[in-house]
Amino acid sequence: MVQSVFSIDCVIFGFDGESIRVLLIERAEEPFIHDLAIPGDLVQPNEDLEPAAYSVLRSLTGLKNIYMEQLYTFGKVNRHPLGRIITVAYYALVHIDSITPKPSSFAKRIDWYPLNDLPPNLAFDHEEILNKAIERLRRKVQIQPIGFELLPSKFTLSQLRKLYEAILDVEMDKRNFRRKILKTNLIQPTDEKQKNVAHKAARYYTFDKEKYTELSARGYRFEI
Amino acid sequence: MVQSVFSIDCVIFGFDGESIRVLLIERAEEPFIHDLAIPGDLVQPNEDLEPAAYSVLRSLTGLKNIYMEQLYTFGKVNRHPLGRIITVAYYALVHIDSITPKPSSFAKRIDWYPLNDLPPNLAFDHEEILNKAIERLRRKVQIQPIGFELLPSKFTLSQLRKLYEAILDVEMDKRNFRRKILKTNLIQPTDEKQKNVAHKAARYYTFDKEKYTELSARGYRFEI
DNA sequence: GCAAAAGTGTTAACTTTACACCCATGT
DNA sequence: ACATGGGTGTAAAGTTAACACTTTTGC
Repeated sequence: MVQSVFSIDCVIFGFDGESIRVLLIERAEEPFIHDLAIPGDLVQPNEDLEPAAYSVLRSLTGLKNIYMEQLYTFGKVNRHPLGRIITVAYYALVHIDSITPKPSSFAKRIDWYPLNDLPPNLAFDHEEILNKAIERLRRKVQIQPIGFELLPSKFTLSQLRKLYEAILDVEMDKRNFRRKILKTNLIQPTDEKQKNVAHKAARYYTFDKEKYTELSARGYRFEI
Repeated sequence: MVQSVFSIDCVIFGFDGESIRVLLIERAEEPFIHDLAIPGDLVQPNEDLEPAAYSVLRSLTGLKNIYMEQLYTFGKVNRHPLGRIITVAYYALVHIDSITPKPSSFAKRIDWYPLNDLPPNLAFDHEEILNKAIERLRRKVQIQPIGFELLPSKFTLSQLRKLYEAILDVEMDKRNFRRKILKTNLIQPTDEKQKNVAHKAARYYTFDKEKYTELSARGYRFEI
């Protein structure tokens, strides 16, 4: 049988309240040693793709139960200098605050980089992968309520709006945004408000995931 | 190095004027001999993924210059009874009339099956692949003008409407559809009309691909 | 002359956009 | 008291949805 090697790579997005950021590692091995790269790993013959991606995620962030979705498969013959390695790329959305990224065997340093100021010269074809992931995030966030995966479970409507503004790179009207997002009934107010802020305290809201799942099954399509 | 085997599969869609159809082969080999399957092939170590998919397409349909896009990668450990074979699935849209599908080494019979009456018991996980392709086609057709890839280069507005109705499984108002699609300015009337039809002859239109490419580059987003 | 699909406008309902002021809180 | 961001309503413009009759053609 014709044999090849394959790997997974996982683009990890977070939101710092201002910008979308992506987690990149400094490679600890050749090839591209010391260059920045999207975290990834080879896949074992007895290992499914998704679990392999989750295990990379967990080793870097310690998190389980993370939103993750397959992005695209990159298979150019010469994309890897050591031979034919096809990579299945995933992207994940995490609450940036619940993570202290820890270096691991394959990652010397690991850090968040804002999308609007990305470092040049990523290893392999990782710039292409990253661009594809950004494009997908932009499209997806408009038709599925995945933005919440980037926020704490309780968030203010301003945080949510700023998240959309950061992803889509547009300005949104405060009142119109509020009306539109509340009209979905997927966002529930809590009794809590911000504390120790030098202005009127904003109310915290939560995303009603169960309601969305149910509506979704009945044909409802989220749109922002 | 850890080795695995790679294949591509290609879901080929056509439109017969009534229904969307998909091209399936009857397998000429074990495993799943005599079962229906999505056409595909193993990928050689020195072969890029897309060309591999195009070559399957060409061997079955004789066509080049076909709309094709990567769909998803299916990699469950046990999806193939003979060992670990990961498959990268593509989907293609063709003008059904310009094809006379010809059997080949791996395809005993080859035929079009309408989406609303698909055969059961496809080989491997091909039902899952096909379902994913249908879902993708449905979504994509609403945000990119790819429907034209399924029609002859000259088509009537009724043909176009019936195409959308078949893909989306909805009824559309003739007048509203006409107004909406013409407002994009991407559809140009020709001087030709239908001949030998037992009713008022409909005008033929063409899709202005260059205009779309140009508008697209300036940020225009098609929507139906 | 009949059957079949083409072609054509208007109105009401709804959605989107633009826009400005007062409120609560910490310093 | 001031600086900061929270919270709120309305009107105009634009979009979508619903709906019926006349025209052309082959038989």
